[in-house]
Amino acid sequence: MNVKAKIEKEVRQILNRPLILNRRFLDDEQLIRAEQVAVLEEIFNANVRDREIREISAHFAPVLRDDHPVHLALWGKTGTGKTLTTIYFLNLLAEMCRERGIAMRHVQLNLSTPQPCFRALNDLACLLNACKRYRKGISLEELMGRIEGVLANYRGYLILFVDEVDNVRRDQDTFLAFLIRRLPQRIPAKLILIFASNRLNWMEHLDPRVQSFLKLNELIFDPYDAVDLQRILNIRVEKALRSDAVSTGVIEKIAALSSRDHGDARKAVALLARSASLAEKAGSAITLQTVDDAAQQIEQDKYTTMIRTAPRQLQAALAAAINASRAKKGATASTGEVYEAYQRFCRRVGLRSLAGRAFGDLLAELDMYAFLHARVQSRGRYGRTREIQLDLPDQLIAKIHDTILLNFDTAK
DNA sequence: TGTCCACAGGAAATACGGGGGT
DNA sequence: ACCCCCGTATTTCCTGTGGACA
Repeated sequence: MNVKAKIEKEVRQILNRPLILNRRFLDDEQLIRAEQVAVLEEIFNANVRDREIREISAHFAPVLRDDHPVHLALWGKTGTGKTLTTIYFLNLLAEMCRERGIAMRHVQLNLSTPQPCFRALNDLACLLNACKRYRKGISLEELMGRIEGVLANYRGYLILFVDEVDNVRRDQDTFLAFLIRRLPQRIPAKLILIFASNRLNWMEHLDPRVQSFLKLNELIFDPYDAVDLQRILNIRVEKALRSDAVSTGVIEKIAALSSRDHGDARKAVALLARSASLAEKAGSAITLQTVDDAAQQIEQDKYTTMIRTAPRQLQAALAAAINASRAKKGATASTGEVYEAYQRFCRRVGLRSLAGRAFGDLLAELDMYAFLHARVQSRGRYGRTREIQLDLPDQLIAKIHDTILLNFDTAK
């Protein structure tokens, strides 16, 4: 049988027993906003994030009475639903305001990646249709002016949701001082700011003058517990998978694993997705064993993706450690040996090798990320050195090694 | 008991690179 | 286009160290 026929057969087999009916519901990135909201609605209906929703509602209730609530800060780790809950609520609030004829606008400024004050302000200006996107050539002052300009005649509520505030680098104070002190004084709108952050102490190193000016309520999003996660997962299973795809106890297991490790809903759904695709490949339902396998795969993927995106020197150091450790057949290698392996590796792939001192720091870093163990050991007359030992499954080490080599090959 | 190995790891010097101002 | 400044990466230099060995 030739390759093409094999592939066709394989594909047909998978199509014949689709376990995953709607893959998109296993990956939030692929859902359009309306679908996200629909999923969310079901989650909230299942009483998940009930306390948070109630508190946000209480905070914003004055809007409907034409009062002016203070600002709001949301704390919580990633995947605890800060963003989605807020967006969902704001949409709802907008609707209620429309029904009552209250002027209300809301804008979400998403700072998902670290960026300077300029970019953040520029993004905000774009969202408000104040100007186009600039790379530079326009002063911060000018940008602020434009923003104030478009808002000059708007007298209703303006709710500004700044997601992941701590991503504003460098002159964070300038950015916040503008939002907190200057903007409210210069525009007639009733400005309400919502800050979301995953660092509890975010505000502590902030210009005290801005801090003292900032009056706000705080709301903490706790990590999801196992019960919440079960509800969330069940909704996904219903939407994405064939009804008999999941054996008993699987959802409970995924929820238990996830709540124990992180309480992050997105990661829990990712584990479900991985389990589903494994099961589909095997042509069976998702079993407890499948979940274990999927969890292990995800765990291993963490290592390979981390090393793939790591600086090249770090990759070279790890490759050297692997080579040296293989040469020693299981016994621990010393710093000097690994350093020699490292220099050989660098010569082979044409990378400038670092001095010994810097290389030592690389090893320390690899140790921190748990790619290897390096403990300082004195061998008496034979000096002091770190004993370097790889403590990952052989198969994973091989995978990491391949990844690094591939990285160096394709780079040229 | 003293010596000395083979590094660890701190401090200071220096190179690099990007951004901002003129 | 040019320079300056500053934060970061890397190098250079240095002192310290536990224990095997004589």
